[in-house]
Amino acid sequence: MFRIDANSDVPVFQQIVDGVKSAIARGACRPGEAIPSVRGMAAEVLVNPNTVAKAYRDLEREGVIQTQRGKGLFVSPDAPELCREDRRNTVLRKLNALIAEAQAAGIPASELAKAIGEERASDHEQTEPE
Amino acid sequence: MFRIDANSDVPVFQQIVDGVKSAIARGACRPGEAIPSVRGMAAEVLVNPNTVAKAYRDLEREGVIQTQRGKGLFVSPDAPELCREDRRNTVLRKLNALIAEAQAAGIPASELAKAIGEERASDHEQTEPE
DNA sequence: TTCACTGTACTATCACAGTAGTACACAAGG
DNA sequence: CCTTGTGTACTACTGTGATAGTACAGTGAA
Repeated sequence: MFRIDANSDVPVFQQIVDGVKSAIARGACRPGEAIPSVRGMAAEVLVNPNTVAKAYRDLEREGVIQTQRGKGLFVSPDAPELCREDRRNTVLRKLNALIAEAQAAGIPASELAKAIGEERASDHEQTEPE
Repeated sequence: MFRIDANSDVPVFQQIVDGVKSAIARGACRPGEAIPSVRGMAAEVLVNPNTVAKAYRDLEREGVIQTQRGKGLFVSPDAPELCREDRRNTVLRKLNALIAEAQAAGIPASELAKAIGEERASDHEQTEPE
């Protein structure tokens, strides 16, 4: 479903939350589908089941998944919309922070835009003519 | 020189390091100039002197400042170049991570570029003819 | 010298996040 | 009933960040 970076400064449980949200946002997981169990996911990404449980607890609190004790966890009906909105807000918020950081260091926003253009042109095959 | 955000998830000592680097990168502090003393900076940003000392220790290890026991701390001759390079790398690294995160969520890079354009056009008066 | 400033070093304490281990509670099937 | 799977709750350990206090060492001026 996604990869965990143990060297990242982002907590593992947060990476799981973001990974599930992204999977739902891009349509890889559909409403009603079951997601891996706490222990299954823990074995898959090689972390403690409690860490996964914490991530799932967050996801349920946000209404992304619904848990059924003894049965499993399922993607809630309105999860796709929730996740698309959430991912978009998160990315834009980080982008604004990055623009401010660049400005404080005297780096013009135009350089950021240029860097994005180069990213898209090089390794990735985004192929969006626009 | 800069502001400390106590609510940020970025450690205070790291904010001090980044703040000093940014100030040097954008030319607000020039080589040979003294930067606020450990106790002076601590009083200015309302943190413990030990926290400032830790930040300054990092800055000296990176060669950004030079300390003279009993006299104070001074911006090293090659600090501007170091800091410009450092800030640029930091921002670009974060930008690449953000592009990857957006892609995982199904958000095209073109939307990021568009958001930057809107940022520049709206509140900020960048006024850099380029 | 004395004093006031500077940076440095060290220990101790506290709070918090992250993780791990263990045990318990519910559901389904043999 | 028992077993196996599920999610949940609880405690404990660890590392990091921040603070506080104290003490020491170098510089420069009165």
